[in-house]
Amino acid sequence: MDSKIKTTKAGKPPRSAEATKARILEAAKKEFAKNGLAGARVDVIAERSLNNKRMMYHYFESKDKLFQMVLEQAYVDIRTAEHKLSLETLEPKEALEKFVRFTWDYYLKHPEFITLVNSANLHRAKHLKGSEVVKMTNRKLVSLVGGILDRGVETGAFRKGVDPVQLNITIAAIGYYYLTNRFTGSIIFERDLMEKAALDDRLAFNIETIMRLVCA
Amino acid sequence: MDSKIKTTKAGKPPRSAEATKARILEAAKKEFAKNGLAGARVDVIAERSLNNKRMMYHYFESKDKLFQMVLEQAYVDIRTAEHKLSLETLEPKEALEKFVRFTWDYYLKHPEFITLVNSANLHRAKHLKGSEVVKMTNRKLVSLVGGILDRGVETGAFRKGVDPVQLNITIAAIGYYYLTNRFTGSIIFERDLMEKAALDDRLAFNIETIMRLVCA
DNA sequence: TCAGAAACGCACTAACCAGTTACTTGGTTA
DNA sequence: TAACCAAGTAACTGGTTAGTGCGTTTCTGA
Repeated sequence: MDSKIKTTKAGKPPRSAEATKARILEAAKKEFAKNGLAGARVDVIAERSLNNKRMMYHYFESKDKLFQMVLEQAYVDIRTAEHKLSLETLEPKEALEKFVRFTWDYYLKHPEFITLVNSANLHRAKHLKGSEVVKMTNRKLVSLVGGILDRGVETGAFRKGVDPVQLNITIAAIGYYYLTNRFTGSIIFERDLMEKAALDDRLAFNIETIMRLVCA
Repeated sequence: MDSKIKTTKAGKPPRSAEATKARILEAAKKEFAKNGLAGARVDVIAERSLNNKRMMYHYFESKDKLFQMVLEQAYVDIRTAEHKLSLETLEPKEALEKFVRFTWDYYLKHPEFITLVNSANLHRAKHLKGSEVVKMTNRKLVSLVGGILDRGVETGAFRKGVDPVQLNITIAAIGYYYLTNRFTGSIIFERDLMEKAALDDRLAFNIETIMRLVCA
Protein backbone atom coordinates (compact mmCIF):
# COMPACT_ATOMS: atom_id res chain seq x y z
CA MET A 1 0.00 0.00 0.00
CA ASP A 2 2.42 2.69 1.17
CA SER A 3 6.22 2.48 0.89
CA LYS A 4 8.39 -0.50 0.06
CA ILE A 5 11.00 -0.03 2.79
CA LYS A 6 11.50 -2.95 5.18
CA THR A 7 9.23 -2.14 8.07
CA THR A 8 6.62 -4.18 9.84
CA LYS A 9 3.70 -3.57 12.10
CA ALA A 10 4.75 -1.88 15.32
CA GLY A 11 6.69 -4.10 17.72
CA LYS A 12 6.78 -7.13 15.45
CA PRO A 13 10.15 -8.30 14.26
CA PRO A 14 10.62 -8.63 10.51
CA ARG A 15 9.87 -11.94 8.84
CA SER A 16 12.80 -14.29 9.17
CA ALA A 17 12.81 -18.04 9.52
CA GLU A 18 16.12 -18.06 11.41
CA ALA A 19 15.09 -15.39 13.87
CA THR A 20 11.74 -17.09 14.46
CA LYS A 21 13.37 -20.47 15.09
CA ALA A 22 15.84 -18.87 17.48
CA ARG A 23 13.08 -17.12 19.41
CA ILE A 24 11.10 -20.35 19.70
CA LEU A 25 14.19 -22.22 20.89
CA GLU A 26 14.94 -19.58 23.50
CA ALA A 27 11.38 -19.48 24.81
CA ALA A 28 11.26 -23.27 24.84
CA LYS A 29 14.50 -23.49 26.83
CA LYS A 30 13.03 -21.27 29.53
CA GLU A 31 9.71 -23.08 29.66
CA PHE A 32 11.23 -26.58 29.70
CA ALA A 33 13.76 -25.53 32.33
CA LYS A 34 11.09 -24.03 34.53
CA ASN A 35 8.45 -26.75 34.34
CA GLY A 36 10.10 -29.87 32.99
CA LEU A 37 9.05 -31.62 29.80
CA ALA A 38 5.60 -32.75 30.99
CA GLY A 39 4.92 -29.52 32.84
CA ALA A 40 5.89 -27.24 29.96
CA ARG A 41 3.05 -25.80 27.86
CA VAL A 42 3.44 -25.42 24.12
CA ASP A 43 1.00 -22.50 24.16
CA VAL A 44 3.24 -20.64 26.58
CA ILE A 45 6.28 -21.27 24.38
CA ALA A 46 4.41 -19.96 21.34
CA GLU A 47 3.22 -16.87 23.14
CA ARG A 48 6.60 -16.05 24.73
CA SER A 49 8.37 -16.37 21.38
CA LEU A 50 5.95 -13.81 19.93
CA ASN A 51 4.75 -16.51 17.63
CA ASN A 52 1.77 -18.52 16.72
CA LYS A 53 1.74 -22.12 17.86
CA ARG A 54 1.51 -23.25 14.25
CA MET A 55 5.00 -21.92 13.60
CA MET A 56 6.38 -24.08 16.38
CA TYR A 57 4.96 -27.16 14.71
CA HIS A 58 6.18 -25.95 11.34
CA TYR A 59 9.81 -25.72 12.41
CA PHE A 60 9.87 -28.41 15.07
CA GLU A 61 7.46 -31.25 14.35
CA SER A 62 6.44 -31.94 17.98
CA LYS A 63 6.95 -30.98 21.61
CA ASP A 64 9.42 -33.83 22.03
CA LYS A 65 11.45 -32.88 18.96
CA LEU A 66 11.56 -29.31 20.22
CA PHE A 67 12.84 -30.49 23.58
CA GLN A 68 15.47 -32.55 21.77
CA MET A 69 16.72 -29.48 19.92
CA VAL A 70 16.80 -27.38 23.09
CA LEU A 71 18.74 -30.08 24.92
CA GLU A 72 21.26 -30.58 22.14
CA GLN A 73 21.86 -26.84 21.94
CA ALA A 74 22.40 -26.69 25.70
CA TYR A 75 25.14 -29.32 25.49
CA VAL A 76 26.80 -27.62 22.53
CA ASP A 77 26.74 -24.31 24.42
CA ILE A 78 28.49 -25.57 27.55
CA ARG A 79 31.07 -27.57 25.63
CA THR A 80 31.79 -24.55 23.43
CA ALA A 81 32.30 -22.36 26.48
CA GLU A 82 34.65 -24.95 27.98
CA HIS A 83 36.67 -25.07 24.83
CA LYS A 84 37.20 -21.32 24.90
CA LEU A 85 39.05 -21.62 28.21
CA SER A 86 42.25 -22.75 26.40
CA LEU A 87 43.31 -24.86 29.35
CA GLU A 88 46.11 -26.50 27.34
CA THR A 89 48.18 -23.36 27.69
CA LEU A 90 48.11 -23.37 31.51
CA GLU A 91 50.07 -25.30 34.11
CA PRO A 92 48.27 -28.51 35.19
CA LYS A 93 47.25 -27.35 38.68
CA GLU A 94 46.21 -23.95 37.42
CA ALA A 95 44.29 -25.50 34.53
CA LEU A 96 42.42 -27.91 36.77
CA GLU A 97 41.45 -25.22 39.26
CA LYS A 98 40.27 -22.99 36.45
CA PHE A 99 38.16 -25.83 35.10
CA VAL A 100 36.53 -26.50 38.48
CA ARG A 101 35.85 -22.79 38.84
CA PHE A 102 34.43 -22.56 35.32
CA THR A 103 32.12 -25.53 35.81
CA TRP A 104 30.73 -23.99 38.98
CA ASP A 105 30.28 -20.55 37.42
CA TYR A 106 28.62 -21.98 34.34
CA TYR A 107 26.04 -23.92 36.36
CA LEU A 108 25.43 -20.84 38.46
CA LYS A 109 24.87 -18.60 35.44
CA HIS A 110 22.93 -21.19 33.46
CA PRO A 111 20.61 -22.98 35.90
CA GLU A 112 18.48 -24.04 32.96
CA PHE A 113 21.25 -26.38 31.84
CA ILE A 114 20.90 -28.38 35.03
CA THR A 115 17.13 -28.58 34.85
CA LEU A 116 17.18 -29.63 31.20
CA VAL A 117 19.63 -32.43 31.93
CA ASN A 118 17.44 -33.56 34.84
CA SER A 119 14.43 -33.68 32.54
CA ALA A 120 16.39 -35.61 29.95
CA ASN A 121 17.33 -38.21 32.57
CA LEU A 122 13.77 -38.50 33.84
CA HIS A 123 13.00 -39.66 30.30
CA ARG A 124 15.95 -42.03 30.30
CA ALA A 125 17.86 -39.79 27.88
CA LYS A 126 15.77 -40.90 24.91
CA HIS A 127 16.06 -37.40 23.46
CA LEU A 128 19.83 -37.71 23.33
CA LYS A 129 20.09 -41.20 21.88
CA GLY A 130 20.72 -40.29 18.28
CA SER A 131 22.76 -37.14 18.79
CA GLU A 132 26.23 -37.56 17.28
CA VAL A 133 27.09 -33.93 17.92
CA VAL A 134 26.64 -34.41 21.66
CA LYS A 135 28.86 -37.47 21.72
CA MET A 136 31.54 -35.72 19.73
CA THR A 137 31.66 -32.57 21.84
CA ASN A 138 31.82 -34.64 25.02
CA ARG A 139 34.66 -36.73 23.67
CA LYS A 140 36.63 -33.52 23.45
CA LEU A 141 35.82 -32.72 27.06
CA VAL A 142 37.13 -36.04 28.36
CA SER A 143 40.35 -35.71 26.40
CA LEU A 144 40.71 -32.14 27.65
CA VAL A 145 40.63 -33.17 31.30
CA GLY A 146 42.61 -36.32 30.48
CA GLY A 147 45.28 -34.13 28.92
CA ILE A 148 45.59 -31.91 31.99
CA LEU A 149 45.83 -35.02 34.14
CA ASP A 150 48.59 -36.56 32.00
CA ARG A 151 50.61 -33.36 31.98
CA GLY A 152 50.26 -33.12 35.75
CA VAL A 153 51.53 -36.67 36.24
CA GLU A 154 54.54 -35.85 34.04
CA THR A 155 55.48 -32.77 36.03
CA GLY A 156 54.92 -34.64 39.28
CA ALA A 157 52.07 -32.38 40.35
CA PHE A 158 49.43 -35.12 40.16
CA ARG A 159 49.43 -38.72 41.24
CA LYS A 160 49.10 -41.55 38.72
CA GLY A 161 46.03 -43.67 38.03
CA VAL A 162 43.17 -41.17 38.27
CA ASP A 163 40.47 -42.02 35.72
CA PRO A 164 39.67 -38.87 33.70
CA VAL A 165 36.01 -39.87 33.31
CA GLN A 166 35.57 -40.34 37.07
CA LEU A 167 37.30 -37.02 37.66
CA ASN A 168 35.05 -35.31 35.14
CA ILE A 169 31.96 -36.76 36.77
CA THR A 170 33.18 -35.72 40.22
CA ILE A 171 33.92 -32.14 39.20
CA ALA A 172 30.46 -31.83 37.71
CA ALA A 173 28.81 -33.63 40.65
CA ILE A 174 30.04 -31.43 43.49
CA GLY A 175 28.75 -28.30 41.77
CA TYR A 176 25.66 -29.72 40.09
CA TYR A 177 24.25 -31.43 43.17
CA TYR A 178 24.61 -28.36 45.35
CA LEU A 179 22.80 -26.19 42.82
CA THR A 180 20.09 -28.54 41.56
CA ASN A 181 19.13 -29.30 45.15
CA ARG A 182 19.45 -25.74 46.39
CA PHE A 183 15.76 -25.55 47.36
CA THR A 184 15.46 -28.75 49.36
CA GLY A 185 19.02 -28.21 50.60
CA SER A 186 18.25 -24.78 52.00
CA ILE A 187 15.36 -26.25 53.98
CA ILE A 188 17.13 -29.40 55.14
CA PHE A 189 20.32 -27.70 56.27
CA GLU A 190 18.43 -24.66 57.54
CA ARG A 191 20.71 -22.16 55.84
CA ASP A 192 20.35 -20.20 52.60
CA LEU A 193 22.61 -22.09 50.20
CA MET A 194 22.34 -19.32 47.61
CA GLU A 195 23.73 -16.50 49.73
CA LYS A 196 26.89 -14.94 48.30
CA ALA A 197 29.04 -16.15 51.22
CA ALA A 198 27.63 -19.66 51.00
CA LEU A 199 28.35 -19.84 47.28
CA ASP A 200 31.93 -18.65 47.77
CA ASP A 201 32.43 -21.20 50.54
CA ARG A 202 31.15 -23.98 48.36
CA LEU A 203 33.42 -23.10 45.44
CA ALA A 204 36.44 -23.03 47.75
CA PHE A 205 35.42 -26.38 49.23
CA ASN A 206 35.03 -27.89 45.76
CA ILE A 207 38.46 -26.73 44.64
CA GLU A 208 39.94 -28.23 47.81
CA THR A 209 38.10 -31.51 47.20
CA ILE A 210 39.44 -31.87 43.66
CA MET A 211 42.98 -30.78 44.48
CA ARG A 212 43.25 -33.24 47.34
CA LEU A 213 41.87 -35.93 45.06
CA VAL A 214 44.45 -35.59 42.29
CA CYS A 215 47.54 -33.98 43.80
CA ALA A 216 50.51 -36.21 44.51
CA MET B 1 -25.92 -62.68 53.36
CA ASP B 2 -23.80 -65.71 54.22
CA SER B 3 -21.28 -65.90 57.07
CA LYS B 4 -19.90 -63.16 59.28
CA ILE B 5 -16.24 -64.21 59.22
CA LYS B 6 -13.77 -61.59 57.92
CA THR B 7 -13.49 -62.41 54.25
CA THR B 8 -13.81 -60.25 51.19
CA LYS B 9 -14.35 -60.70 47.49
CA ALA B 10 -11.56 -62.72 45.89
CA GLY B 11 -8.25 -60.90 45.56
CA LYS B 12 -9.36 -57.79 47.37
CA PRO B 13 -7.60 -56.97 50.60
CA PRO B 14 -9.80 -56.51 53.66
CA ARG B 15 -11.13 -53.05 54.46
CA SER B 16 -8.56 -51.04 56.31
CA ALA B 17 -7.91 -47.34 56.15
CA GLU B 18 -4.24 -47.78 57.05
CA ALA B 19 -3.61 -50.47 54.47
CA THR B 20 -5.40 -48.48 51.78
CA LYS B 21 -3.43 -45.33 52.55
CA ALA B 22 -0.20 -47.31 52.50
CA ARG B 23 -1.03 -48.86 49.13
CA ILE B 24 -1.87 -45.48 47.64
CA LEU B 25 1.36 -44.01 49.00
CA GLU B 26 3.41 -46.86 47.55
CA ALA B 27 1.79 -46.63 44.13
CA ALA B 28 2.14 -42.85 44.17
CA LYS B 29 5.84 -43.09 45.00
CA LYS B 30 6.44 -45.27 41.96
CA GLU B 31 4.37 -43.13 39.63
CA PHE B 32 5.86 -39.81 40.79
CA ALA B 33 9.36 -41.25 40.64
CA LYS B 34 8.85 -42.56 37.14
CA ASN B 35 7.15 -39.56 35.56
CA GLY B 36 7.71 -36.58 37.80
CA LEU B 37 4.96 -34.56 39.42
CA ALA B 38 3.45 -33.13 36.22
CA GLY B 39 3.90 -36.35 34.28
CA ALA B 40 2.34 -38.59 36.93
CA ARG B 41 -1.28 -39.62 36.39
CA VAL B 42 -3.66 -39.89 39.32
CA ASP B 43 -5.69 -42.53 37.49
CA VAL B 44 -2.61 -44.72 37.25
CA ILE B 45 -1.93 -44.31 40.96
CA ALA B 46 -5.52 -45.24 41.80
CA GLU B 47 -5.44 -48.29 39.57
CA ARG B 48 -2.03 -49.53 40.76
CA SER B 49 -3.05 -49.22 44.39
CA LEU B 50 -6.05 -51.46 43.69
CA ASN B 51 -8.21 -48.53 44.59
CA ASN B 52 -10.73 -46.18 43.27
CA LYS B 53 -9.55 -42.67 42.52
CA ARG B 54 -12.15 -41.39 44.95
CA MET B 55 -10.25 -42.98 47.82
CA MET B 56 -7.13 -41.12 46.88
CA TYR B 57 -8.95 -37.82 47.17
CA HIS B 58 -10.57 -38.97 50.39
CA TYR B 59 -7.29 -39.63 52.16
CA PHE B 60 -5.09 -37.11 50.37
CA GLU B 61 -6.97 -34.00 49.32
CA SER B 62 -5.08 -33.39 46.05
CA LYS B 63 -2.30 -34.57 43.77
CA ASP B 64 0.06 -32.03 45.32
CA LYS B 65 -0.76 -33.05 48.89
CA LEU B 66 -0.20 -36.67 47.93
CA PHE B 67 3.18 -35.79 46.47
CA GLN B 68 4.01 -33.96 49.68
CA MET B 69 3.25 -37.06 51.75
CA VAL B 70 5.29 -39.29 49.45
CA LEU B 71 8.24 -36.92 49.60
CA GLU B 72 8.15 -36.57 53.36
CA GLN B 73 8.01 -40.35 53.76
CA ALA B 74 10.99 -40.74 51.45
CA TYR B 75 13.08 -38.44 53.63
CA VAL B 76 11.99 -40.17 56.82
CA ASP B 77 12.89 -43.54 55.28
CA ILE B 78 16.45 -42.64 54.32
CA ARG B 79 17.17 -40.86 57.57
CA THR B 80 15.80 -43.84 59.53
CA ALA B 81 18.04 -46.22 57.59
CA GLU B 82 21.04 -43.99 58.27
CA HIS B 83 20.30 -43.94 61.94
CA LYS B 84 20.29 -47.72 62.09
CA LEU B 85 23.93 -47.81 61.03
CA SER B 86 25.06 -46.97 64.60
CA LEU B 87 28.10 -45.13 63.31
CA GLU B 88 28.86 -43.73 66.77
CA THR B 89 30.21 -47.10 67.83
CA LEU B 90 32.82 -47.28 65.05
CA GLU B 91 36.25 -45.71 64.65
CA PRO B 92 36.10 -42.38 62.77
CA LYS B 93 37.66 -43.57 59.50
CA GLU B 94 35.66 -46.76 59.52
CA ALA B 95 32.47 -44.86 60.32
CA LEU B 96 32.99 -42.37 57.52
CA GLU B 97 33.74 -45.03 54.94
CA LYS B 98 30.69 -46.99 56.04
CA PHE B 99 28.59 -43.86 55.66
CA VAL B 100 29.84 -43.17 52.12
CA ARG B 101 29.20 -46.78 51.22
CA PHE B 102 25.73 -46.69 52.76
CA THR B 103 24.76 -43.49 50.92
CA TRP B 104 25.80 -45.02 47.60
CA ASP B 105 24.01 -48.30 48.25
CA TYR B 106 20.87 -46.54 49.36
CA TYR B 107 20.66 -44.42 46.21
CA LEU B 108 21.33 -47.51 44.15
CA LYS B 109 18.58 -49.52 45.83
CA HIS B 110 16.13 -46.63 46.01
CA PRO B 111 16.42 -44.72 42.74
CA GLU B 112 12.97 -43.27 43.40
CA PHE B 113 14.40 -41.21 46.24
CA ILE B 114 16.61 -39.34 43.79
CA THR B 115 13.84 -38.71 41.30
CA LEU B 116 11.45 -37.50 43.99
CA VAL B 117 14.01 -35.03 45.30
CA ASN B 118 14.60 -33.80 41.75
CA SER B 119 10.89 -33.24 41.30
CA ALA B 120 10.70 -31.41 44.61
CA ASN B 121 13.47 -29.07 43.51
CA LEU B 122 11.86 -28.44 40.13
CA HIS B 123 9.00 -27.04 42.17
CA ARG B 124 11.36 -25.02 44.34
CA ALA B 125 10.76 -27.34 47.30
CA LYS B 126 7.35 -25.85 48.02
CA HIS B 127 6.14 -29.30 49.09
CA LEU B 128 8.76 -29.41 51.83
CA LYS B 129 8.30 -25.88 53.20
CA GLY B 130 6.15 -26.70 56.20
CA SER B 131 7.60 -30.08 57.11
CA GLU B 132 9.04 -29.98 60.63
CA VAL B 133 9.71 -33.71 60.62
CA VAL B 134 12.04 -33.37 57.65
CA LYS B 135 13.99 -30.57 59.30
CA MET B 136 14.33 -32.54 62.49
CA THR B 137 15.52 -35.79 60.96
CA ASN B 138 18.07 -33.91 58.87
CA ARG B 139 19.40 -32.07 61.89
CA LYS B 140 20.26 -35.48 63.31
CA LEU B 141 22.10 -36.38 60.11
CA VAL B 142 24.32 -33.29 60.25
CA SER B 143 25.20 -33.87 63.87
CA LEU B 144 25.91 -37.53 63.08
CA VAL B 145 28.51 -36.67 60.46
CA GLY B 146 29.70 -33.75 62.55
CA GLY B 147 30.26 -36.15 65.45
CA ILE B 148 32.36 -38.53 63.36
CA LEU B 149 34.37 -35.59 62.11
CA ASP B 150 35.02 -34.28 65.64
CA ARG B 151 36.07 -37.66 66.94
CA GLY B 152 38.41 -38.04 63.98
CA VAL B 153 40.05 -34.70 64.67
CA GLU B 154 40.57 -35.75 68.31
CA THR B 155 42.26 -39.03 67.38
CA GLY B 156 44.35 -37.27 64.77
CA ALA B 157 42.82 -39.22 61.91
CA PHE B 158 41.13 -36.20 60.32
CA ARG B 159 42.29 -32.66 59.72
CA LYS B 160 40.63 -29.69 61.41
CA GLY B 161 38.24 -27.20 59.86
CA VAL B 162 36.10 -29.37 57.60
CA ASP B 163 32.49 -28.10 57.57
CA PRO B 164 30.15 -31.04 58.33
CA VAL B 165 27.41 -29.60 56.09
CA GLN B 166 29.76 -29.24 53.12
CA LEU B 167 31.03 -32.77 53.75
CA ASN B 168 27.48 -34.10 53.91
CA ILE B 169 26.61 -32.38 50.64
CA THR B 170 29.74 -33.71 48.98
CA ILE B 171 29.15 -37.30 50.06
CA ALA B 172 25.64 -37.14 48.70
CA ALA B 173 26.72 -35.30 45.53
CA ILE B 174 29.30 -37.77 44.24
CA GLY B 175 26.84 -40.65 44.43
CA TYR B 176 23.65 -38.80 43.54
CA TYR B 177 24.98 -37.08 40.43
CA TYR B 178 26.41 -40.27 38.98
CA LEU B 179 23.12 -42.10 39.43
CA THR B 180 20.60 -39.39 38.55
CA ASN B 181 22.50 -38.70 35.34
CA ARG B 182 23.18 -42.32 34.52
CA PHE B 183 21.23 -42.14 31.25
CA THR B 184 22.78 -39.02 29.73
CA GLY B 185 26.10 -40.03 31.32
CA SER B 186 26.15 -43.41 29.63
CA ILE B 187 25.64 -41.71 26.25
CA ILE B 188 28.06 -38.84 26.81
CA PHE B 189 30.90 -40.95 28.15
CA GLU B 190 30.11 -43.81 25.78
CA ARG B 191 30.24 -46.46 28.47
CA ASP B 192 27.53 -48.22 30.45
CA LEU B 193 27.66 -46.51 33.83
CA MET B 194 25.35 -49.10 35.36
CA GLU B 195 27.50 -52.16 34.68
CA LYS B 196 28.55 -53.99 37.83
CA ALA B 197 32.23 -53.18 37.31
CA ALA B 198 31.48 -49.51 36.63
CA LEU B 199 29.42 -49.24 39.82
CA ASP B 200 32.17 -50.86 41.90
CA ASP B 201 34.73 -48.51 40.38
CA ARG B 202 32.62 -45.53 41.19
CA LEU B 203 32.11 -46.51 44.82
CA ALA B 204 35.85 -47.03 45.27
CA PHE B 205 36.53 -43.66 43.66
CA ASN B 206 34.02 -41.96 45.94
CA ILE B 207 35.54 -43.46 49.08
CA GLU B 208 38.96 -42.29 47.91
CA THR B 209 37.61 -38.80 47.23
CA ILE B 210 36.13 -38.43 50.70
CA MET B 211 39.08 -39.96 52.53
CA ARG B 212 41.55 -37.67 50.80
CA LEU B 213 39.29 -34.74 51.59
CA VAL B 214 39.14 -35.24 55.35
CA CYS B 215 42.20 -37.26 56.35
CA ALA B 216 45.05 -35.41 58.02
C1' DT C 1 -30.19 -55.48 65.83
C1' DC C 2 -29.99 -51.34 64.18
C1' DA C 3 -28.15 -46.74 63.54
C1' DG C 4 -24.45 -44.21 62.39
C1' DA C 5 -19.88 -43.83 60.70
C1' DA C 6 -16.38 -44.93 57.81
C1' DA C 7 -14.68 -47.41 53.65
C1' DC C 8 -15.62 -47.81 49.01
C1' DG C 9 -17.04 -47.19 43.95
C1' DC C 10 -19.42 -45.58 39.57
C1' DA C 11 -20.03 -42.27 36.44
C1' DC C 12 -19.59 -37.68 35.46
C1' DT C 13 -17.57 -32.79 34.30
C1' DA C 14 -15.19 -28.78 33.24
C1' DA C 15 -10.95 -27.39 32.02
C1' DC C 16 -6.97 -28.29 29.57
C1' DC C 17 -3.73 -29.32 26.03
C1' DA C 18 -0.99 -31.20 21.99
C1' DG C 19 -1.63 -31.01 17.54
C1' DT C 20 -4.44 -29.54 12.95
C1' DT C 21 -7.31 -27.39 9.31
C1' DA C 22 -7.89 -23.94 6.35
C1' DC C 23 -6.70 -19.71 5.58
C1' DT C 24 -4.09 -14.70 4.80
C1' DT C 25 0.08 -11.91 4.28
C1' DG C 26 4.31 -10.54 2.33
C1' DG C 27 8.72 -11.05 -0.19
C1' DT C 28 11.23 -12.74 -4.25
C1' DT C 29 12.03 -13.62 -8.91
C1' DA C 30 11.10 -14.75 -13.79
C1' DT D 1 3.66 -7.55 -12.54
C1' DA D 2 2.07 -11.72 -11.68
C1' DA D 3 2.83 -16.05 -9.92
C1' DC D 4 4.73 -18.69 -6.47
C1' DC D 5 6.09 -20.00 -2.05
C1' DA D 6 7.47 -19.27 2.56
C1' DA D 7 6.01 -16.90 6.75
C1' DG D 8 2.38 -16.21 9.62
C1' DT D 9 -2.51 -16.58 11.92
C1' DA D 10 -7.13 -17.77 14.12
C1' DA D 11 -10.19 -20.98 15.38
C1' DC D 12 -10.94 -25.60 16.19
C1' DT D 13 -10.72 -30.75 17.75
C1' DG D 14 -10.52 -34.95 20.09
C1' DG D 15 -8.56 -37.06 23.60
C1' DT D 16 -6.99 -36.48 28.32
C1' DT D 17 -6.97 -35.21 33.19
C1' DA D 18 -7.61 -33.58 37.98
C1' DG D 19 -11.18 -33.47 40.73
C1' DT D 20 -16.64 -34.55 42.44
C1' DG D 21 -21.50 -35.81 43.37
C1' DC D 22 -23.86 -39.13 45.16
C1' DG D 23 -25.05 -43.66 46.11
C1' DT D 24 -23.56 -48.49 48.18
C1' DT D 25 -21.22 -51.70 51.30
C1' DT D 26 -19.09 -53.00 55.56
C1' DC D 27 -17.87 -52.43 60.37
C1' DT D 28 -18.73 -51.05 65.27
C1' DG D 29 -20.90 -50.33 69.49
C1' DA D 30 -24.88 -49.26 72.23
